[in-house]
Formats: sequence, C-alpha cells, structure tokens
Amino acid sequence: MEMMVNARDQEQHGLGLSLSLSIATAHPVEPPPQRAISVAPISSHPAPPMPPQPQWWSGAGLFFSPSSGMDRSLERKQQPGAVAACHGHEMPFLRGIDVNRAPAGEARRGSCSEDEEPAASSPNSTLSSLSGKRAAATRSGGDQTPRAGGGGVGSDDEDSGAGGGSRKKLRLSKDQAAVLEESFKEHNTLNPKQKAALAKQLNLKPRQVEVWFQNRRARTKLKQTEVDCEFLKRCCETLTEENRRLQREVAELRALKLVAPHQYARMPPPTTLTMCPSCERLATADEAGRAARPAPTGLPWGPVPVRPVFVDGPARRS
DNA sequence: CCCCTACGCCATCTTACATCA
DNA sequence: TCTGATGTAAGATGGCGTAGG
Repeated sequence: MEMMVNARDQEQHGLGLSLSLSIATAHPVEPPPQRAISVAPISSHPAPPMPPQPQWWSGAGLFFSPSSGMDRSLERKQQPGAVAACHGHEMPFLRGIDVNRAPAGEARRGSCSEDEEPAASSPNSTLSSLSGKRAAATRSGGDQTPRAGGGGVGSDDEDSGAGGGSRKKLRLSKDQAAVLEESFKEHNTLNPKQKAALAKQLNLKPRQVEVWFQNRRARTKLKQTEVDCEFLKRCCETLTEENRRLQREVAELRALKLVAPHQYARMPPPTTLTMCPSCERLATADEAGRAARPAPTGLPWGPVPVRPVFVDGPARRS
C-alpha cells in the first residue's frame, strides 16, 4: 500500500514545471547531503505513469517533472511550484531549511499555558474526532481502531456533547506534538499498526493521529513549495543578471570588432556550447544542433546556451 | 466490470491562541 | 490592565481519486 501511495504521491507532486534553467554556474551541484526532511524516499518510488523523462528537478519528496505529471491540485488552481534540488542534488543554499521543523508558531504556542495540559485529561481532546468519515467507517467496519477500549482521550465522553454539532477542537500537548513530530521524521506516512501504536502511546484516537499526519504532510508540502518558490526566484534573478552580463559582453565584443578588427580576428573563436540540463554535460556544437531539435519525448527544455552564439560572427566555427 | 473498502490529498471550515491598538 | 479585532497555526471534515480485494 505504501508503495502504491508513494507512486501516486510522486505523480501528484509533479508540479508540471517546464523551466529550462541552467543553474550549474549559479549553484554548483554538490553531492546530496543528508536531508533533514523525511518525506517519502525518492529512490523507492516506482516509475510514474509517464514516459521516462529526466527528473532533473526534485525537491524533498517533490518531483518536478514535465507537465504530464501535473498535480491535480494545480489543475484546479495554478499554484506556484518550484524546486529545491537539481539532479536530486539539494541546492546548497537550501541546506539548513528544514521544512519539517515546527513552525515558529508552535514554539510560541508551546510557551503558553496549554503545555501543562495533560493529554489524557484534555476536556476537548476528542469531541470532534468521531464525526468524520473514517470514524464512521471505523464504527461500521471496524479496523484497528480501538474505540472506547483503546482508552482514547475521549473514549469516555465520546461526543456526548458533540451531538449538538459543536466541533470542539483539541490542542495537542507539547509532548504529544513532539512524539508525533519524531514519528513523522521517521516516516511521513503510517501503516495501521504504527498508527494504532502511536495513538495508544499518545492516548489519542488513531483517527486523530491519522489527521495529524495528513495535515503535517500538507503543511510540509506547503513549506517546501514556499522554499521552492524562493529558490526559483533566486534562479531567475541569477539568470537575469547573467543574461545582462552576457549582453554587455556581446556589446563589448561587437564594439571591439568595429574598432580593431585585426585584433578581434586573432582572438580565439567564441565557442558554441550548450549544457544539457539533465546531465549537465557540455555538448559539442554538433550535439547542440541535434539537441536543439525538439526532443522526441516532447520535453519542454532544450539546450541551455552557456556562451553567446555569434550567428554572424566571423569566427563562428563551421 | 462493478462494488466496496481503505487510504491519501486537497480545499475548506473551525477553533485556539497571539498580537496589537 | 482589560478588551475586542485581527491574523495565524493547526485540528477536523467532506469530497474526490486511486488501488486492491
């Protein structure tokens, strides 16, 4: 089941990006460091249901593959998606950004009086938990959910008041949250056994644990998206600056050509190099010519010129 | 092929809490 | 110091898609 879910996740995380950015110069690729984030391991993902394509952008559990992997959510509403890594290599400047880290708000909240609240005695702890569809399913079918017998926080007061429809929300105690966080770091999804064990340990209902993990995954993804957006922004700025620089260089060379053509002729010819965004290998001009043609798979990216190409220059290689 | 169940993701609602005027 | 408005984080819910039996 988990594998299946991971495969689906991979597909859903394909944000449909098709940017042809070359970040090799701006952000040197380094070996993948130990990720602080512990989302589903990329390597264990089976191939997504799409033609084989270089997944040269992959973030923490997020796959940024060409548009065939468009996230369903993005079909509904175009969210900004971005990347955190290239070739599976985490971008250096993103290191240290732990999207798993509890938001500042948690710490803030942790300091408030609620951390003394005993998890097991929280008066709010369960009031809303059994009205959900899973709870209903649990009631009818009965999976591993240890209903009243599980000693859940609210196993005794079970919605007695919630019959009125009021949805009282519990706040997990600091300890409960910490345990959940630790567990999430180990695996961001739970199998029924783990869920039940965690629920028992925390004196919560499995459904609550399940919901917590669901929300945690969603928030992790959101955070990652924000990080990715920031990364793309920086990429864009870097490339814009690089473009300006190259244009200046072109202008200077053209000026030089006009002022001192003889000197210009002795200069080494400008090379036409392209860099494959997939493998970051420099290609020859011939290869570049081939690569310039649309990829058979319809990949949106083509060669990324890393040096200016002098189409009408005198020194253009034949 | 259809149905059911379980599960995950997503959008959204709701509530608790912090901050500030 | 108290209070109400406001913003934010997070728990919870319902809908939907998918896979497997």
